[in-house]
Amino acid sequence: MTQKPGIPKGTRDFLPQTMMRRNYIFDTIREVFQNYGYLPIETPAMENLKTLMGKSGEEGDRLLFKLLNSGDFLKDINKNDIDEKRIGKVTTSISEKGLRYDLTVPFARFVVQHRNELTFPFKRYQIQPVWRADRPQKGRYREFTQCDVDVIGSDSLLNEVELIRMIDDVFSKLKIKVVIKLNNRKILSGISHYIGAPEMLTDITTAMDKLDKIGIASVVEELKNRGIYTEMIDKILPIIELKGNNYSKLDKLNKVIGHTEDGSTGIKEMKTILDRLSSVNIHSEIEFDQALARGLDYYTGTVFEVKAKDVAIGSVCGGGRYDDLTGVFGLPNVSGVGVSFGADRIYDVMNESNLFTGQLLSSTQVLLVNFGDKEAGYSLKVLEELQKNNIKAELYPDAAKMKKQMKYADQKDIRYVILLGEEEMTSGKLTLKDMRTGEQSKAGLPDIINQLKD
RNA sequence: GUGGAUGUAGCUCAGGUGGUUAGAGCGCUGGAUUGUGGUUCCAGAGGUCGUGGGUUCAAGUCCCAUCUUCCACCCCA
Repeated sequence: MTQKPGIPKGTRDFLPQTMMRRNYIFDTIREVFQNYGYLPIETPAMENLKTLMGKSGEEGDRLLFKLLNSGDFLKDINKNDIDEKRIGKVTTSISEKGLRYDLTVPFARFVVQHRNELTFPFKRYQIQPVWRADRPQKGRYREFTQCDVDVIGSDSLLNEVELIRMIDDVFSKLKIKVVIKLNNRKILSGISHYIGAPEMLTDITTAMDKLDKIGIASVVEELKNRGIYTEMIDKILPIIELKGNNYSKLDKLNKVIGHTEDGSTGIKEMKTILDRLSSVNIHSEIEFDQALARGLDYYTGTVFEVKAKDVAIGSVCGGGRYDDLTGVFGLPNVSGVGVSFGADRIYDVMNESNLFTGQLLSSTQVLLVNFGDKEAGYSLKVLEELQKNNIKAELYPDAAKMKKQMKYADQKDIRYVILLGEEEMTSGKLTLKDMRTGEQSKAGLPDIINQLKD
């Protein structure tokens, strides 16, 4: 009885060609991170559920993958809890570990746990997979890789500016056109105070955020459904419909919510960031968007969201400032800010926009054809010499038909083939064939090495 | 988590109203060309029709369930 091969919903295998391209993305991002002085760390795929729960909002908790305890996991279970279907209680007694949902929460845990070994402000980057029990769609996977950069232990807005410059750098290098959207949670808080319903902050922002998608009438409808009074909605509407460039939007907004404490500091912070950005060279479009909310509960200041302009796929990068994520782990008053690049979506965008170019295909430069036992022995020495000179080379392992070996080189997109048969062994001159032009010539090994090095 | 579509060869897809041995293109294997790929010609292999039930003399086709992928919502990278 054989079984059909398969993998869990929302997960994927990556074939060599895809990996070459993914690695190109990772290399580009890593290079930028290091260029700005960030250092790598890694944390385990699984964390204690206590660490993960309650950090990213209710939605986040629902999307957590939980791991069944090892051994007799039914040991501590309460029968009544099962009978009465208290899912939460049963879950906590049979599962104490889960797969991480993002890299920010594990990072906060990491910082507190290693605070005495770190130098602050601590700048780190982390490129690892995360897991979410979401329903998969295009650009939405259950296992995907995030590339996080964060700086923790500094509340300077220069960090925000630096992150925006890095975002701009990464997407410029990858040739993806993006718009970088910015907002500040304090502005949103100011708005909710201004209309007199601070506790409705989340409801207001999620409704506002939909303006582009569903239009103004539906937003009003949604606000009503969420229990916001008509007179409040009348106050919000002008804010939602604010138009103009970044500064004029902020000025108009300041007239309305500038008297609130949060609103005023939020607007000041936003202006400072825009001022600083104007003195550096940024290629991407920067847009202050008063409706940008972002669901992650721990954000308290600036929030970022980056969208690809040519492909509709959700955000390719997002993040924000969190003032007290380390507090729950026992290290209060440490502010951090960071963003996360979604490698998988970046791949999808590049793929759809045909931004991957040929040189990413093959790694091997030259293939040695295997003519048989005697010749393979000689070829092995040639192979060693080529590799010693940093020429990526491989010897075909079997003395298969030459046609088959040539075809192998062709399909792996290997540029050169060396023919080394009896004739070449006696003369010491190897036959080098250029698969692209079809031309072939005879030369000694040192000459060939020189030619391949260029 | 809610609603809606989808699934036939490795890939992309044909297969009116149920009816014999389920097809094509590409790919794959072999040969024409015993030391030459990519082009051409010839031949061949490969499918429990996603899976499990049911209706029927008969199911790729109808019904139910389930899984996958995709779309919208939700949320987000």
